[in-house]
Amino acid sequence: MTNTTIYDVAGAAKVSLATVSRVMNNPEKVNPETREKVLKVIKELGYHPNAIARGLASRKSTTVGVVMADVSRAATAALLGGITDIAKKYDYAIKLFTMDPEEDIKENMRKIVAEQVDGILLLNDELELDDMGMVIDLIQDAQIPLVLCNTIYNEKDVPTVAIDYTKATYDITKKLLEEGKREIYFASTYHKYSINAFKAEGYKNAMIEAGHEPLLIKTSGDVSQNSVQFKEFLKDNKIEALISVRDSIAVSFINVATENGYKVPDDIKVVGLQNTKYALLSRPQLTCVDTPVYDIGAVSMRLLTKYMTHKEVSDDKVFLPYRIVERQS
Amino acid sequence: MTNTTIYDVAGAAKVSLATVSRVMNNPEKVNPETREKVLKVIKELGYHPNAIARGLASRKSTTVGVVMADVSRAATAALLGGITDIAKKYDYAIKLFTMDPEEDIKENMRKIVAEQVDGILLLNDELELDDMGMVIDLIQDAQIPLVLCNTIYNEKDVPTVAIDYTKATYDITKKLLEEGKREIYFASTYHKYSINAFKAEGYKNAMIEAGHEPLLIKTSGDVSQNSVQFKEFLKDNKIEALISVRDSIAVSFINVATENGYKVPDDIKVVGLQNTKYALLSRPQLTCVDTPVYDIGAVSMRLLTKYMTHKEVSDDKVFLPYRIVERQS
DNA sequence: CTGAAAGCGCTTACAG
DNA sequence: CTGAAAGCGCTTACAG
Repeated sequence: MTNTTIYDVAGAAKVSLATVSRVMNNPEKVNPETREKVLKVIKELGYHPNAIARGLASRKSTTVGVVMADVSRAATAALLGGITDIAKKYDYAIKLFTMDPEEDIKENMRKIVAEQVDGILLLNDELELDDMGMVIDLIQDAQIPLVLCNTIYNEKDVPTVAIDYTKATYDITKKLLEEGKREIYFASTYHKYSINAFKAEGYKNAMIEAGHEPLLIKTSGDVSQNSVQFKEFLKDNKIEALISVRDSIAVSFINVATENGYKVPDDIKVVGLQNTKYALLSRPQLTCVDTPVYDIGAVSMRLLTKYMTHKEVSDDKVFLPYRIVERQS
Repeated sequence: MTNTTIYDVAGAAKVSLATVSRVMNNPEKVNPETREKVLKVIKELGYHPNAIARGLASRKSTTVGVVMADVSRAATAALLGGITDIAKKYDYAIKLFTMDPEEDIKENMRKIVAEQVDGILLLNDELELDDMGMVIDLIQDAQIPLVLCNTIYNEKDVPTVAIDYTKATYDITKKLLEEGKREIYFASTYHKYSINAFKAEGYKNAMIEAGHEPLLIKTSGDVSQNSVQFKEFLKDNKIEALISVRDSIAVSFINVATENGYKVPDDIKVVGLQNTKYALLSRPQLTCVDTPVYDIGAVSMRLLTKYMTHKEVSDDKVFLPYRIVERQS
């Protein structure tokens, strides 16, 4: 029972292995009676074709590679939720690859290419621009279908599924400006994410358009670190609103502000750019731009299946809608 | 450049493909000069062996299957962090498999087995006991090394890496009892997780030992649902402490209690059993039993590599230490 | 230490 | 509609 092969099935069904293979891959080319007979044996023996052998012979692994910087971030996990759901639906397996910043990116990508995946979903938005370019080149040179998932790279023409983060952040900044706020700060992370650069751009555009100087803070994702920083920051600066790339950073700021005598939202309005569970558990609850991360994962995987099966694609850049969720902050 | 094969390398290095193969797999069996020559060509051509062909020929895929219920939960993501880090170190690729409750578990497992992974890490703690038994049987019948990762199943002898959740919860309950609390509730989820049953057991043991009736609440992980429930609950019940299987549920309870005039921790003490970022962002900050999820992932992967390479294993059940993190709740 | 050859378990033209 | 045979890109005894 450990290893039922196609030969076992062929023998038991008294047909050739070619016929068994056809029953599995091109059933319409097989006489219905023969087909039923073979299917019955397949079921009886609990036969499943060896995916590796099939992969070698057909040169299709029905596996997609998901390349990311860090699995453990909540946003990544949500993306993976959408990706795996759709992958399963289309019968693709998922191989996970991480890219550590210390390692040789080129070597790592070559290894990934050697894994013979049918397509790649690139979630890594922590790469420098030229590294990103190199990674994309390597994948495209190997002729592997590629979709950028929640990652934006404008230097090349690459299929992409994301949010128009620039516009989303522009909108929310504009809204705060219209409410009369002036000292609006934008909190980003020390660590570079390509997406955050686009968010910052939208913020800057709105501020400059309104004739104000953009006010940027960089901070850590670590709560104990950023709370110390925020405390210092509040001593020295006038601030009427804060927009944060991450909800958890926004919540940390709310806590520090409240503890230092500020009222949120009366003294300082605070907005997050994700809409995670943190937003609901914060007090006051966090107003957010909602970014549908699960959907980004699902749509990008669906787009990739189209490329892998050489289907016609009408639009290779998909920007999903977002909305503002008004809460109490 | 799309496809450099072992033949290309052999041709360029003027040796047979067997020698190239040996250079990659048993370099000590090759004359140093020949080896250098081949290695040089390999580098020049950017050759990486086709992982699929290698897998078929060697019957080792150097891939491990990670079987889980839901990728998007924070705890799962943290486990995956530990798993991928160690997998990378030992040069294993990761294939991700999810098990939806609606689908045929047996069929699904057969498919996973057909994927020819060298080992399986089972993270799914949402299965009923007998389904779990069947899954384990299928994997073991196929002779695939298996480690349960943050999942506990005592009906069979299976290698396991986890926390002794029963003891951890027993300890924290005892501590609350020693502080004079009597009406200590235990909040679990409607949804079944094998691990939560062990946590509940530890709680019950401590309560019964102290001569108190165990007080259990089941709730939803959804914030808007559990807050409604908690509000009702507080109207009708006397409560001095709450222990929650999930931090986010504990934080939600703190919010509802505070909004309804209770003081945490003076009126009601609250404890979480995970120690996630939620605990730090809550006000008051949440006291927790800290469960080192990343480490569980890492250690289970390391244990699995031992089984896959037929190394001696001194202990096939590893229960990692936990500690109590005192905060303000 | 090295090469020729068989084989891993499939798929896929090619005949018939 | 079905079977015999080549081939996918490797590994691994087996000779030498």
